[in-house]
Amino acid sequence: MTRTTTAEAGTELTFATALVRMSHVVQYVFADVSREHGVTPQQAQLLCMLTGGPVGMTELSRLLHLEKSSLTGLVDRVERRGLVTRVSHPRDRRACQISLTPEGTLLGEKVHGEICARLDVLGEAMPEADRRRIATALTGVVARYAV
Amino acid sequence: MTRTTTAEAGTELTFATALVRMSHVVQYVFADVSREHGVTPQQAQLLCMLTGGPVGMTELSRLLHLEKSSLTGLVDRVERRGLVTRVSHPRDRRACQISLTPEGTLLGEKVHGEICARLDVLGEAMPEADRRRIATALTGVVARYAV
DNA sequence: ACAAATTAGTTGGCAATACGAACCGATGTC
DNA sequence: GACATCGGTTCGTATTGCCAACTAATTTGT
Repeated sequence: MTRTTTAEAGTELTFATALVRMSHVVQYVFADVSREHGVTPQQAQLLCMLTGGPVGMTELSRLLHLEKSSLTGLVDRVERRGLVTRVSHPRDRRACQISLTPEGTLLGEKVHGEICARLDVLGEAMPEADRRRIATALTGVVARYAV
Repeated sequence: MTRTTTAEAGTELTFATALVRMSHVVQYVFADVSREHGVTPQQAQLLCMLTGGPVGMTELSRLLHLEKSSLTGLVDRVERRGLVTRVSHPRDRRACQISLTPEGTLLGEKVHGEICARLDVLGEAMPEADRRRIATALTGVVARYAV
């Protein structure tokens, strides 16, 4: 039993509160892992987002919920570290695709793996079936948001 | 190969991935609500953290996972907006307690209520029992992190 | 075909966030 | 009373993120 943090922690949490707390934990894990690998959480997130293949700036800004101008800076910094490159689009001379360098690919995979591993550890206490149920339910919640 | 990217949301997610996605949703909700009330997410979080009564800087930095130096600036900005005040500790002349002003209390409650409301809406699709089960399970996960 | 509207991405200016190191005063402790 | 410790602040720096304005390329309308 954990009656850890501030006051009465063993208490049952509201649905919303549980989500918020959970979100914090995820953020902390993300921050920890990123830092250990010498990048910021945002940069790590960008790398993870590119593991499926090159993506254009506009699409990326949609995926990351960022203004395009914010994204330009983020990509600049990550490119400066040699983790991604801007590849000019063959058919549209305005556009560019952000692509992982070998180094970026490696780092992205490492970070992604590490984050998943640590989150999975947190779920290890509960039986596989419960974990599955949570995943399913949360998937539904997420889908409901992404209207 | 990831078949995740753009559209098809019906896919089943990993436990870890579901947590990460969920975390993003929470962040977006937090950002939206905060912005609508004219504060940043960090400032809103600070207000929420104080609803239980005044808290000292060191304790706050622990609760928010922030360096004390970062916290000084955050409190400065929120104090400048008249939402909190630094109350000097009666028995320790070094310390100060951060306390909500009436205005800050009001805003904190509003933001907190709004955020919970929107998150609850996302859970409305599933039956009450499921929601409860998720809350319980996540509470466990969170507790497991807060070693 | 060519002007007008749209799209892709960048630039510049600004406020906020966050860290680390160095620092001051007050509060212990020996 | 000297010394370590604790509570906060200050300073310098990098990053994040928004908005408005901009350039260049593409598409649309006629």
